[in-house]
Amino acid sequence: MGVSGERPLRADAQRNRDLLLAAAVESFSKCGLEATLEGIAKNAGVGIGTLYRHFPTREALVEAAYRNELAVVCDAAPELLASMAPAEATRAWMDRFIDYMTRKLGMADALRAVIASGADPYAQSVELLVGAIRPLLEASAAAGEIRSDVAPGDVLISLSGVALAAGSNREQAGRLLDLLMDGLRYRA
Amino acid sequence: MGVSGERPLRADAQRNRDLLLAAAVESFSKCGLEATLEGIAKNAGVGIGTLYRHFPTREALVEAAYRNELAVVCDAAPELLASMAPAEATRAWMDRFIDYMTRKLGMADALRAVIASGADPYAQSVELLVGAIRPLLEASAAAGEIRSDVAPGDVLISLSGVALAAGSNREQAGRLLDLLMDGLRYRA
DNA sequence: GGATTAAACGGAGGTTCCTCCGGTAGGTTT
DNA sequence: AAACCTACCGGAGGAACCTCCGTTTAATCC
Repeated sequence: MGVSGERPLRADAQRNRDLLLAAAVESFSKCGLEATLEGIAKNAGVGIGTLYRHFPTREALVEAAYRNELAVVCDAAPELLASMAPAEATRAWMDRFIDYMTRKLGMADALRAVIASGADPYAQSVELLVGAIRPLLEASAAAGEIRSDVAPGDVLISLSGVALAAGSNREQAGRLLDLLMDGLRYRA
Repeated sequence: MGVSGERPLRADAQRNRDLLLAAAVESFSKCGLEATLEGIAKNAGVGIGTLYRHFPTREALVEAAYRNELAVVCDAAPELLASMAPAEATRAWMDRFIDYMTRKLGMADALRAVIASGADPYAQSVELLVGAIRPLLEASAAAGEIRSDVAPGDVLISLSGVALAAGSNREQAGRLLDLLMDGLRYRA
């Protein structure tokens, strides 16, 4: 997952960055989100200062660590669209997203921070997600199943709100998603 | 603001509790939510251990500190209901709630924790809020303006989700509230 | 290939968090 | 009113956070 933007990182910086991400994924999946940053740095064999230089906040690290898996969720959108009615696909994708968010505890918190600070350079995930949501909404609107005046970004925020507010109560999250879909259907 | 439940606190415990709340309100409104707990304890003239015994988490302290103001928001519900159409009153109350949550930054975080852990003994605020929301929903449903199958608790969770997800972006929060109301109106 | 420079490294240290337990002071009973 | 006992108090201490800056090292230029 090399860096592509700007100027290439210095060799040692790139190496340490990769080591840190590997250690972070390892630690997060073993200890949950409360893995200590100092432990991650030690596992990666670098100093704590190096960790903070690459990932200024805990959220930035979590976001980067899970970006791969997030991409998987996003990739599911076109597949769902191809296999069922647009609004149905949209609802199904929301379920996947929430499942993902609740499984990766801590990701919800990370996303909130990331999404909240709009122009955050670390928020590549946001573009990824909006890119997945937009086609779902457009197809549903084109089919006349939902309205067309709701921005993908607002839907994303709503989804993160559902994930944050419902926590691990999956049933409640389901009801909130139904409510959200009904809001989208209103005056279609 | 004395304690009413269970067994009366011992005199010194009650005194310290009140001192802590006063110091907390003072600190939160001066320094924002990141006031240090140790500072609050010092201002109250008690040890940090005493603070943690009364309020095991930062959220519990924030929740207790703002419970009064929260009650004001809840009290507005009947007034709104008396002065406009039920659904309109509901929407207006949501605005007030969000205003409150965004003004008291940190309260949103607290509420999430409080709401999430349903049977939390510190969550008197939840009952307060549900008690404010239920009449709004019932009146709106009776008037045929919204559906009648949505639980007040789910609406409360949704509201906290909006507050959490939208952060200080008040315009976005407004759009999300509109979306929520439309979900409630769907198939009224 | 050696000198130069800008970038990255690493960890010491100051801060806050939260727990734990010996000491203490209300409340109660006789 | 004296003794008892339970609940409360307080702060020391260990863990984690995050910053700051002297040192090291990769890249570049002669």
